[in-house]
Amino acid sequence: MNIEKFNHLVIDKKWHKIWDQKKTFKATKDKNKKKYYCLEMFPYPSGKIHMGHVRNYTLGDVIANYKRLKGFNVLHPMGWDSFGMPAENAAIQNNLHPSSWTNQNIRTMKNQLKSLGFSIDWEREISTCDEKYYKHQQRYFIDLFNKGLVYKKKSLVNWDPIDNTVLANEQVIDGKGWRSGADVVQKELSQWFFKITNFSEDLDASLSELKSWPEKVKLMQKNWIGKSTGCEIIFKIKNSKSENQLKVFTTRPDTIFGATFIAIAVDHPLCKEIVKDEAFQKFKDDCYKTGNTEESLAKTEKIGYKTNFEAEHPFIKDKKIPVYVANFVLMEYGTGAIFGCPGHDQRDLDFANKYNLAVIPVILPKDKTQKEFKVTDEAFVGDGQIINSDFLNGSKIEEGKIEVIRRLEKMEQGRGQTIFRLRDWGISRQRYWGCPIPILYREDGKILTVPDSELPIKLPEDIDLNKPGNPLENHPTWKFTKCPETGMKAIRETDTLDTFVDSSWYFLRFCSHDNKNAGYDLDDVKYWMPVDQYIGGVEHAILHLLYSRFFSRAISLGSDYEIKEPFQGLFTQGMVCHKTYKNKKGDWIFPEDIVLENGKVLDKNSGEEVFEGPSESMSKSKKNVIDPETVIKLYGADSVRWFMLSDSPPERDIQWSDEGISGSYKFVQKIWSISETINNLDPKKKMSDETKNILDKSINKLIKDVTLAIESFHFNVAVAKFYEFINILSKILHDKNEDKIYLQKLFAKFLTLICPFIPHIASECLEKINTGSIAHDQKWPEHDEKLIKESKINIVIQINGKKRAMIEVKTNEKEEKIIKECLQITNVKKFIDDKVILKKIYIKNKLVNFVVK
RNA sequence: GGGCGAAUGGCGGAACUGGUAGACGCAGUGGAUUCAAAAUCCACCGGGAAACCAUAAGGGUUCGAAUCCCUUUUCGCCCA
Repeated sequence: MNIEKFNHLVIDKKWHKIWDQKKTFKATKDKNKKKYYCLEMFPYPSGKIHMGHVRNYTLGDVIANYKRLKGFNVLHPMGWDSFGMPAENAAIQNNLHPSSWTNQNIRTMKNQLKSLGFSIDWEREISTCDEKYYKHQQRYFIDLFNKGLVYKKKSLVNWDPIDNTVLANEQVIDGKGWRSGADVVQKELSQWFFKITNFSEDLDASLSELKSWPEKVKLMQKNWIGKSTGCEIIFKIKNSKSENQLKVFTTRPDTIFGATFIAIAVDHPLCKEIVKDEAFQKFKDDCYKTGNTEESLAKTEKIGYKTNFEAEHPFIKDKKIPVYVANFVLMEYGTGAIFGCPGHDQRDLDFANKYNLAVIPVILPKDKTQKEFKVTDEAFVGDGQIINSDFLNGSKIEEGKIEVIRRLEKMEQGRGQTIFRLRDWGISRQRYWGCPIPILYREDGKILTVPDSELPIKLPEDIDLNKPGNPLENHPTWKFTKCPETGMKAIRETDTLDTFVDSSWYFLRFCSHDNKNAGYDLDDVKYWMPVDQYIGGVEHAILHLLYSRFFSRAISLGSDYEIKEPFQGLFTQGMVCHKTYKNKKGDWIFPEDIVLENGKVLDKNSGEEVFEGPSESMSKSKKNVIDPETVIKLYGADSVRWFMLSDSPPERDIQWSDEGISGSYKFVQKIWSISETINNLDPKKKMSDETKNILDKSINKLIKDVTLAIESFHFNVAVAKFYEFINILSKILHDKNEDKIYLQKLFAKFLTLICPFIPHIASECLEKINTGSIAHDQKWPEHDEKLIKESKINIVIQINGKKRAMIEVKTNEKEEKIIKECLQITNVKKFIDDKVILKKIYIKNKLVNFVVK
């Protein structure tokens, strides 16, 4: 029998057309049906899709398809995060308007995504650079402004003094401007901020409710928000001219009696009194050299500068504490001042040892006596009992904290306080390709929001991006306008919004994509939200997710339906990696330019030898990329999808390899050939009940295993189970067992199960088996536990925990009978022999373990 | 510097709450088919002749540890 190959070039297209015509993936609100909102992070339209996209959307598509087959009303939309800097760069390089460049890319990428057969409702497609989208965003800005969640303040930006322009962090390379090469300086600009810190407490506390988020991501968010509970202590300062008090924040008020120094930040107001001091100036310069990020501080040596100031201990009369300026204290965090307790903080101890400051232990470890406990090089940070601390002696740490705060509050020398590391969100960007901020500066100095009737504030089309500076600022007419109320002259805000704002509510827009009156409709959102499963890269674990959690809260604040947590389930997938290649000169070489000759790796173009490097995440700069479009054309959408799901677990990185993709291709072809074989069987022939039992058991196990694997995101395990089933089925077919009707029914179940993974071939095969049947309209099969049960089972026999033999018995066989049988086995007898059996351990249907001596 | 996580054949990885380690795939070896090759099909595929030994290294808990605990090493991610 000669079976024609599965022709993906024809079949893939055929099904795309059918799905389009039948609107298979259209999502319609239907309150009688249970909804499921499956969303993958929408792409930036950079030109072409890359393997990362393919993996991301394939993972999401498995879930969306699976839930649809399970009977859910699935919303699986797609859109474009289409504002952003690359469009401006491309515009300069190619002399193409950002909007043309962007929309061209969207068209290309949409076609590429469609070629993979994703179950997306394209009718809901949105693009953030579309005024129909950003009009609502401008409204939300105004809404937040009216709610008092927007404000303006001076803030530092990266400034390129040659191009006279503001640079984004990624445009600063080794401290120099990416285009001009000039040394980048920090410049103060007045900019807009969202008061995300108003929500710090809620954003932190609500993390615990996100049951289906990876712990890792929640922890990252928690650390980013950085909640610390403690107290503020006011120290009275001697020898100071202007300031007579110093506010210190601590999370360990219980160690106040161990305080032997105070350290303040170099830019603390108190330092203004000593600026003339030359030694201090030198110290300050040293501090600036090391930088002031948390990371650089952690790495550099802790140094200090002793001032003449002295602080009074709040509880010990006449005790004076020296005040140092230290490089490890940051003005931005807390009050910019700390007290040092060297006994119970490693950093403080290092500092104290360096400057010969006293160490007073105030917490005694449980297993030590006061006499033997000493702190020399290692601070004690564990739990214990408070000592050397007057009224706190004998208390536990937590009791001590409460008591100190109580007394400080009574004395009006402090108060309990919670501080956060989270800063407000700076949203001003001095660029063209972003959402205009709907603000007017009237000539009388008043700042006001644009009235709703004038929205959207559109970007001007005629723009000169080659001129340095902010293009909107430079535009000859755009910013000049009039106050709609008074007719006074006014100037538009020329900053645009951070693109993170665009992506902070797009998941709401999908619910009401065509609503002209509002960004989203309450009724739609009540039905579809929250996103049941959100899938994307871990690189967005902090900012995008945190901003979205904030923005949903902020815009829905005070409405009938507050949206607190937009993403109920979150999954972060790993990256796609590939080997790297370099020639002698160190230039990167594309994998497609590599040939193997006489055991050597050569550059196909130059003939030079090429050296294989480690596998790394695919990136254009290292040229270790594989273009999805090429492999889709060559192997078909299903093979590419299958490869993305095979082998590696979704949360881990996956290695792209030629062998891997051709292996997937072979598997797809094998399904085709099995399907054709079954369809060509003689309908009159029947197979034995024994064979049927094997197949019934296999398919039921497959249903159970695949369902569980999908639910738990172990797609690679599901893939392995499919292989197992196909191996069994193909062996049975190979042995000439024939029963057309039975096998077709069985195989149809298999096709439904595999449809979420490789929908084109599943659809085609199912249609051929059962004319007119659409794979996506099937019901997810349920397994029959009775059919899975084995009648006989292997029991492992261990002696002292080591496997020594194995016997086959009936399932649920009686313990006594098994043990009796065990003792007959030679190898078991050999080990027990002259020894005494101390204990028999029997685990039902699993093992027997004899403990002997 | 701190936080979090990981380590299983030549490779990617399986192993439910501690209970037959290495499922499944890739690579490899042998064979069938073929003039030959590709494709396909069949068999083998951690080490060891075997007893047994093996889940980064060492220790512990347990009748029993890849799985739990401690120490060490290496790698990854985040703070960036």
